[in-house]
Formats: sequence, structure tokens, C-alpha cells
Amino acid sequence: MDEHEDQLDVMNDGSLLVAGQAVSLRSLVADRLRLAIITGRFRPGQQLRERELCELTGVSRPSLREALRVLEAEGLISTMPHRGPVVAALTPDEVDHLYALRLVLESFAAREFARLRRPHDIATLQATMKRLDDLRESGTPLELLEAGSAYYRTVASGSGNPYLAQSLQALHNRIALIRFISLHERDRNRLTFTALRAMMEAIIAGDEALTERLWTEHLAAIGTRARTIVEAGYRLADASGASTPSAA
Amino acid sequence: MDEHEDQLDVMNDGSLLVAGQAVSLRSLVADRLRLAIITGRFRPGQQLRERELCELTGVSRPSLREALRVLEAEGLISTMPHRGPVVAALTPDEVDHLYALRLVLESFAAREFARLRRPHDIATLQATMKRLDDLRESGTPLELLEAGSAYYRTVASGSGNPYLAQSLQALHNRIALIRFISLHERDRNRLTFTALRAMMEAIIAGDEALTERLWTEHLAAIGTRARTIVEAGYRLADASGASTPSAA
DNA sequence: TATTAGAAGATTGTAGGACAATCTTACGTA
DNA sequence: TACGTAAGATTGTCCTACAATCTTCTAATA
Repeated sequence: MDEHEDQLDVMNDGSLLVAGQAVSLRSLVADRLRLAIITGRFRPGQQLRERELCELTGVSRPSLREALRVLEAEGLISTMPHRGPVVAALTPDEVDHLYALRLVLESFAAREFARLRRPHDIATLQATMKRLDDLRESGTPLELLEAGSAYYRTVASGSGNPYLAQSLQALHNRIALIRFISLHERDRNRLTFTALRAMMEAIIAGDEALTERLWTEHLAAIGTRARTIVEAGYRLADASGASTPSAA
Repeated sequence: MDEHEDQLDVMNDGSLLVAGQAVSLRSLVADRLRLAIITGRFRPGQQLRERELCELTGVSRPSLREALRVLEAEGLISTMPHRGPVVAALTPDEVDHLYALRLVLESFAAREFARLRRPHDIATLQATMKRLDDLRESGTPLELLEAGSAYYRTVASGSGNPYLAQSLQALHNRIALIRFISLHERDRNRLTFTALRAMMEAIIAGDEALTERLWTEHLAAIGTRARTIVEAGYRLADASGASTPSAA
């Protein structure tokens, strides 16, 4: 049987380009800078100088500037007329707005996922959940960040709507640093693991109503936490409140 | 120390820039190219050559290329590795996905608008509706496009969520050409006028459920029309079906 | 001490050229 | 006649260098 529909591995991560040379330099630069912002190497509000970035990345200014335009369009940096690029810093209210938008987009994606129930997406979602379980005890925050991003990315992809997935990817990039900071709290992570598993099961069961309810609860919880982190200046604020699960 | 955080009347509309010089050249170039794409001067699928664009806009290649990156991030053009920028051309399925996303975002914005009912936004919405009424008989398609965009932009702004408004703006830019083509049909425009008025009244009345229902019906109607236009190759296809109002 | 003027630094916009990759076209051979 | 190959041309990409403008720091003076 000539079953060639296998492999090709097109569903690895996200953008797959045919061969090794089909990726432009500015894309690589944008990826590097995006990662630096997401992981907090460049702090929110920090002034970026093109000269330094050129030395750090090893590319020329035109390439760097084109990469900066991409990041600017994604909302990760903002450029003032003659003051250079600045790493975007969110206010608590902006976090609320972002999470409100995320709830609308992501719960819709999850519901569509639960409605379509495409086998391949289900398998991928289970694989990302297994990856999360493997990291549960000994995973670093960066590993957890990437595994969680894979989970949410799979949900977005499972909606079958590429534009929805693209919007969610951009939104997640904007809040990735907050998530990264939050992932340093291991006890809260356990609650998130439980929620993600329940959400996955609701999707696989095709229960759209339950999916929406669980997603709303989950986002309310982590949205509140995100606001707290930003209010503390993008740092873990070891709130005096000991351990109120507060899933609402 | 010196904390003068008094208001500077920054909340007029959206982005307020101090004087006339605070806009970069690449922004102007991006605006010009965006308008050319939206109004169909550059047809979907058309190959764009940087050299020609440099001559048309009168700017150097670096500035032009930075503008192209902005448009690429907005989804208005796509750049293949060594084949230059191409004006994005939507497939019928992509139109369906875009309108599905638009329904999610815009109906949420309208519901938030109806919930908040901020007087300033209500006044602006009424003004845009009046502008539409004034253009009802003698407005050109381009004038109608801009007036309709102002209506939808006001709805998005009325949600109070700037990120939601920004996402909707980008989405509207992608479908503007389809709307522009559709606006050449005067008889269909009347139906749209009626729908827009009803939707405005539902918002002002604060009736979120009615707002959602009307928005769903409206987007279903124009989404079907949009798909038809794309199927006809971005042209009015004078469908044989005479005049089924089809508000469902 | 407060205000203003000047200079230094940085960013932006622009120009030109070199290098690499791809597409087209013409020619030779089977 | 059809096909494969090679050369030319076009296009895209990247780099260096320079002019113009704005910000900001510093210093001098009222």
C-alpha cells in the first residue's frame, strides 16, 4: 500500500518551511528578540538601542529594523518617533483587557475544537498534556512555559480557523512573560495542571458547554494572578494570602 | 517628587499625537499602500516589485521595505522568499474563517458596548449612523466604505477594550476590498442600512441579547455575500438569485 | 537657585553597491 | 521535434556610509 500521507512532519510546531534556506534573516532576528522579550531578558519598559541589538544579533541595521517592525506590529515593542524601541509594559488594566480578549478567542477555539473533534488534533492535545505531566515535578519554568504554550497552541489549531489561531498566538506572546513569571510558583502550577486536564477531557468528550464553563473559570483564575504579577512590577509578589485556591 | 499626573486630555479618541510631525515616513508609505490594496488599485494576487513601489511612493528602499513588513504583519501582503511581495488573495474558505472570527470579536464588542453604554461612544455611534443616512442615496462606494468603517470602528471602540478594537481594525482591513466591491450594489445596501440602524438601537437600549442576535444575523448575511464575491474572483457576480433578503 | 542656551549623543531617513538566488530564454543534442 | 542544460537577466537581500532631526545632559548666567 502506498500510504504516503504519513510523516512529512508538518505538524511539528508552527511554521514549517520546506528546506533549510527558505527562512529570511529578519525572521531569525525577530524570533531571537521575541524570545528575549518573552523570557524577560529584556525587561518591560526597557529602552532598546539599535546599535546594541545589532551587536547582540550580529546583523546589520536594515535587517534589524525590519525585525523591529515585525515585533512592533505584534505589540511586543513600541517605537516613539525619535526615542527608539521600548519593550512593551502592560498596566493592570491592560492585562484585564488582554485576558478578556483571550477568553473570548480561546473559549471559542476550544468550543470549535470540541465540536469538530478531529482525531489528529485530539492526539496532539493528548501528547501536549502528557508532556506537561512529564514536566510536572522536575520541569523548569521555561520548559513549562513552552509545554503550556504547545497546549494552548494545539487548542487554537484545533478550532480549524487559522486566523483565530494566529490571533491567539500573537496574544499569547504578549502575556508569555507574565505566564513565565507565574510558572515559578509550583503549588499554583498543580491547580493549572488539573484545570488543563479537565479542559482537555471536556474537549475530547465534545461537551461544548462544559468546555466553555471550565475555560471561563480557568481564565478568571489565571487572569487575576496575571494582574497581580503586573501590579507587583512583573515580579512574584508572594502574596500574604496563604493558599486560597480561588478558582473564581 | 515631581508628580504632575494631571490629565492632558489624552482621552479624546484613540491615538493622540501632539503635532503634525510626529509621524514617520514609513507610516505614510504603509498608509498609502494599505489604501491602494483596500480600494483594489493593487488587485489580490498581484505581484508587487519593490523598484516600482519606490518610484510610486518616492521613498528609498529601506523605508519601503519597513512599510512592507508592517503590511505583511497585517496580513495584507505575503512575501515569498525570492518572489517578492504579493497582494493577499483570500479563498472562499478563508473568507468564512475571517467572518467567523469577525462574528466572535465584533458581537462581543457590541455586547460590551451595550453593557457599558458610555455616552460619548453612543453619541459617536449616532453620528456615524447619520453620516451613513446622508450618504444613503448619493454616496459613492468609497464614501460608503469609509462611513461603514467608521460605524464598525465606533462599535469596536465602544467595547472599552483597545486590544479588541485593534484586532477588529486589522480584520476589517483584510476584508475592506470585499466590502468595497459589495457596496456597489445599491439595493443590498438598503438592507445593510436597516440592519445597522437596528443594531445601533439595540446597543443604545442596552439589550445585549438582541444585539448579539442582530449581529449574528447581519454577519451571516454579509458573510455569505462576501464569499460569493471572492468566488467570483473579487467581482460583482450579479447572482441569478434575484432578491432573497436572506436575513439568516 | 532657577532658567536658558549650547553641545553631545542617539535615532531616523536616505543612498548606493555588492552578493545570492531564481526565473527566463536560447542553444545543443538525442 | 522534444528535452535537457547553460548562460543571461531580473529580483531580492544585505551591508556600509552619511545627512538631518530630536532628545538630553551640562554648564553658564541672571
